[in-house]
Amino acid sequence: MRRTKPRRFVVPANSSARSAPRAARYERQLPEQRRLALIAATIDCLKRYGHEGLSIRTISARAGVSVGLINHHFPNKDELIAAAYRHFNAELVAGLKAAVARAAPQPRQRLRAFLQASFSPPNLDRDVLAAWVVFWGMYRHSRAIQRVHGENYESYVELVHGLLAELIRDERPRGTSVNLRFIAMGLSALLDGLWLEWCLEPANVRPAEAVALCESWIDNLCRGADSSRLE
Amino acid sequence: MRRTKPRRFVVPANSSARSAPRAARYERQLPEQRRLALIAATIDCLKRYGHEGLSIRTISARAGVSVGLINHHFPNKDELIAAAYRHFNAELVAGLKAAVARAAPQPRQRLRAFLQASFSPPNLDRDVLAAWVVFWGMYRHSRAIQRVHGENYESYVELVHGLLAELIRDERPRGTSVNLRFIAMGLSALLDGLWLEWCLEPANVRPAEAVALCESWIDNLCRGADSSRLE
DNA sequence: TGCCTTACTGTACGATCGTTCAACAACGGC
DNA sequence: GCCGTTGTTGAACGATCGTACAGTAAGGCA
Repeated sequence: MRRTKPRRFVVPANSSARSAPRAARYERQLPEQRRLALIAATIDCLKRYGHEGLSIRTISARAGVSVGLINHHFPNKDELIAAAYRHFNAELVAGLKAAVARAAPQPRQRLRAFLQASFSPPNLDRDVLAAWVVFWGMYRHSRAIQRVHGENYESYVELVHGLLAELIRDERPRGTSVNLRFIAMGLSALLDGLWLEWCLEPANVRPAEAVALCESWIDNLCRGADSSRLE
Repeated sequence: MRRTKPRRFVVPANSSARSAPRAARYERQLPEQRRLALIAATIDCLKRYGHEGLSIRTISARAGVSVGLINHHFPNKDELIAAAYRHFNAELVAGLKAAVARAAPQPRQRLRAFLQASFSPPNLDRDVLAAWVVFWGMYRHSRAIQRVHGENYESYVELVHGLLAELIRDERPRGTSVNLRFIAMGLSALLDGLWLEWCLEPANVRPAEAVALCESWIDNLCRGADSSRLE
């Protein structure tokens, strides 16, 4: 709601302050740069303080700007958070894709690189995973978060699908078939679950063990031990 | 901080109101009953409105009591939420154990009952899972939540361990061995991950498929297809 | 019946929330 | 040097937060 009361009288700057050569009080930035800085500050606050760090004042303080600036670059707080979620998602997928691209060309090596990247810094960070959980917690009740989730989760699923398809084409015995959708669903679920468990109690899950668990699971399914019930 | 201003003059009830036979304005409850009702209201608000439903006013309104009553039964909001988390956890484990107890005595049937209970109401409810995610989101920064998590997660892990141990004793070929800790970790991770995926996008995961995925995974490991790398 | 304990109410407080907007000022173009 | 554009500030708003506590009244007991 708009303010209705008149503003108080504003005392003008005195002449001495006006005549002295003043240092610049702030630096103007291009809108795109400032937006990125605000998004970075949002993610940083989320990692540090969890859900309670997502206040306009906390974020603007961390970004080193005034409280009013956020609403100059974003229509409201939800849109800022959604933008932060988009950035967060995009960075994750980009990092994983880069790790895969650096790996040897064999499907197995590429998949291993993907798994190892998933279970090593910067992804395997309690702060990062805490941020994920906060985003998930908003998913149900925030249209903006839902929209971004839909946009970016696609690309993650595609990545997992592609890696598994390569592997199956390479290693699967001729004449047998698997249900790729199920395997991909299971792998991403296993990944998420292990992530989550490590986040809640890091002592329970060692990263190398998590990778081994995932690989073992894929091995079993690819060898076709029993995927009939999954068709 | 304590209030310093004096309270306003309180108008006494007029004589007609005092002399008329008044209906009881509220019903006194035993502390334990009231505590349970407040905990139930807290969980209900959490399911309905997510993190934003966890305000004293929202909870007390749903419980049908005044704002002040919560602090009469709980020292502060965090302790109420921790108590709700404890109740939530306990109900989950109790429900799962009851489902297992109702099943046929064969380890395989008992495990299947456990899985099916995990992926059917009341556990497989988007609201329930949304509540979990909110609790997880608080884990990092709330001592009370950490404490309760430690208390109750134990019993969940023990349940999974026990069911798997039965199954392995029954079905595992003689002379082979598996690492129970790994299998239990993987199973609970797979469960959590599938839960989470169903919560975020129910269309992607059908409950029966989730159960089948878990069973297939256990089958493979129990058959000892390859658990050497997990030792 | 009157009394006492205590579950309970409801207002007030101070803090903090997201948002608004008049004023300020940095900086490119002239 | 001046001007116009616009990125930026910061105080103030109204709402809402968790908590405190003076006061009310329900219900058991003598």
